[in-house]
Amino acid sequence: MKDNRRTKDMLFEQVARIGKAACSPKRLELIELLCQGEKTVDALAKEASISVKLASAHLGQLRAAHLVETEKQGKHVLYRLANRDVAGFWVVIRALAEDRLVELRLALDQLARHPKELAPHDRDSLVKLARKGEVVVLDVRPAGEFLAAHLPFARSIPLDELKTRLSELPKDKAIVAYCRGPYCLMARDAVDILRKKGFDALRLAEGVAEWGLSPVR
Amino acid sequence: MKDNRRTKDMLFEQVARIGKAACSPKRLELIELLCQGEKTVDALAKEASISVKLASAHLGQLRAAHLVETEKQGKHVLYRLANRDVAGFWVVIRALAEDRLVELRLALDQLARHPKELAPHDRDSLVKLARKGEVVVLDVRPAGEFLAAHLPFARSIPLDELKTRLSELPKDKAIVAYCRGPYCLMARDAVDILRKKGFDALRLAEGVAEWGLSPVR
DNA sequence: ATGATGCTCCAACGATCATTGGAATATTGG
DNA sequence: CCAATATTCCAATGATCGTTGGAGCATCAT
Repeated sequence: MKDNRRTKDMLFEQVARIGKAACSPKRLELIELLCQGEKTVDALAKEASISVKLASAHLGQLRAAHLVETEKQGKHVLYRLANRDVAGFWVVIRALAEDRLVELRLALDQLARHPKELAPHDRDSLVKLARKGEVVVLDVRPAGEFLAAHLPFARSIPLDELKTRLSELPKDKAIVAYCRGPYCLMARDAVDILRKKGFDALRLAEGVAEWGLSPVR
Repeated sequence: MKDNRRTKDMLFEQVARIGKAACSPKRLELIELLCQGEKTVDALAKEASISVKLASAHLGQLRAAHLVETEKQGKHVLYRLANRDVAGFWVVIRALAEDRLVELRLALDQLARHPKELAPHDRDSLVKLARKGEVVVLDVRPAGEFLAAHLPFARSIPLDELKTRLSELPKDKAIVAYCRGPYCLMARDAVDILRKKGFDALRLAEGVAEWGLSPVR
């Protein structure tokens, strides 16, 4: 009967393994990056601004928690989320954090207000507009992530190519830029650039993680 | 532009506060207990088999993450979940853990198989049966938790009173026992007892956390 | 008041964790 | 085979965390 204690402890300990994976900011950032599609270790390291060794260590822990999988491909090791549910978990924990932590809500509000205007909050209505050609949906993430998954009718211009490819965009239509999600600031920067050049640009607050497209192969 | 790094770090750090709250087995257990309704510190400590001081420390951290609220009531301090979403988070992280961690799945399978038979996996069909009086739904949690929230048509007999109150139960109907959830072993023990006495007892794998009844006041 | 109860704060210990440097391994291209 | 690249392994560092003991504070019963 008091063997129950040990069993219970074991059960909660197992769940805590997932919690432990989610208790480091860097690991969370890696998860968000992997929501965009599979990536190599040093791509991840570069995007998260950490050393390759540290990234490898963090990724190792995520793998130990079975949240990510690896596949060796030549010289590289590709990491990807083990499961679409992992992306779902990231969305849930982020939503809870935004709900509970005032600091976070304030920071996000400020980010949203800075480049003025938010965008249509809902994916489907945006796609509908894009289908009719009434808006241009612009994916400003790196080309590889666009390739792995993107919104229907979206056009890809990675942020760092944006300035040199402005001629591809129309000035008479609204342009809705999106990136990885609200914690990724690329769409915000893109809107800044476009506005300065006279485009009618908006930012979509959501990102790829939100509408589990098909980030995993 | 490289001020983005600092902003991003800050955003992920905030979310990690929630992760940190969820990275200790004991804190997770406290969350599950609080899914059952508000409780005092030493009730929580007793049920989680830890010292009052340790419970207080853990609860303090949960409060710092704004996942729980406190209310002083005379000599006691009542803790409760800040929000129904916190219970939802517990369900999600548990589901992810069960999905990803083989060890956990095996342990749960074994628990379910031990007292043989699982029960109707779905709440609504069970309630329908209970309404028609075809089964007896038995809540074996402590009386206070029953009072805070319970399934419609459920009857309350706390586990430690079960043996002395067997006469209240019919032998000609199926009895479905439930408790806090799959990590709480009270329903399993109750089924063991009932079976030995010749009752037709089943165990409902789900618990109160799953169907966010109204655990918060 | 006095003592008892319920809880929290503070300080300390050991355990665990993030991070870094150095070496080791595996693969590719010459 | 050698050099270069990509990644992991191992050991060592300092930081953080869980846990416990002791003291402090509020509340209640007497």
